[in-house]
Amino acid sequence: MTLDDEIARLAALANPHRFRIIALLAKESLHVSELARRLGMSRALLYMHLQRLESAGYVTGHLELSDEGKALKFFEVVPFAVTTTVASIVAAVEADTESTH
Amino acid sequence: MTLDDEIARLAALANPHRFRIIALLAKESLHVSELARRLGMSRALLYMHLQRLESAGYVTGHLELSDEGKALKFFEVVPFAVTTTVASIVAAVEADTESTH
DNA sequence: CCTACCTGCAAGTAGTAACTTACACGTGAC
DNA sequence: GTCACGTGTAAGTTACTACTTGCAGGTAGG
Repeated sequence: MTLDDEIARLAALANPHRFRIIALLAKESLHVSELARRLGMSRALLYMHLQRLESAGYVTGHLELSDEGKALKFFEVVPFAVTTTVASIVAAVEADTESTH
Repeated sequence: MTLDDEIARLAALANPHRFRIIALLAKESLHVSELARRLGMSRALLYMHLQRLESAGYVTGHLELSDEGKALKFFEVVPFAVTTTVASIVAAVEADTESTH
């Protein structure tokens, strides 16, 4: 885990909308439009947050065909536990200063 | 721990400068100007980062009088371990929706 | 006096994350 | 055809964080 990755993972979590997205998806896998309805936010905005969460590895999305033939994009959480300590920060910074020497 | 607090704590960590500040202070307590010199950043900018870290509870600062009578503001890290999991997020969001019901 | 340190803050700018609006496209039902 | 559902993206605005510059104040020493 590089310094940038660790920071990106923390930054991806640090947002109330994204907290609510994860909390909802933790209980059931939902498709984008349904998720937007439950959260009361625009689909376009939700997309942005889902992308951030997905690229940080907290959720994954996949297309699914409904009975009516509609393509639905379902998202689900990837179980995780992010721990940051003084020691992990020291290690990340040192690894970074080594590599860029 | 409220939802906002938890997010503030995560956001306060999610920054490369602040990672370096913590990594430096983990080894020795330093005063602001010395810290700025070691990090190669302006004192004013460092101040802003220190304030964010202090209000999130990761570091503490106190004035100290040097032998030459100069007032130096020393900072040191408050040992911490921040863990965020799917369960902790669900709990935080539920506690929040309860309180604001 | 001037220089060399230090703390502390305020005002302005730059850069980025968040958010809105609007569009293109595709399916099934009326 | 049109309506109601869905995905996906691009362009523009707002709001916030990060950052710079500059100044005020203090102490010690030449």
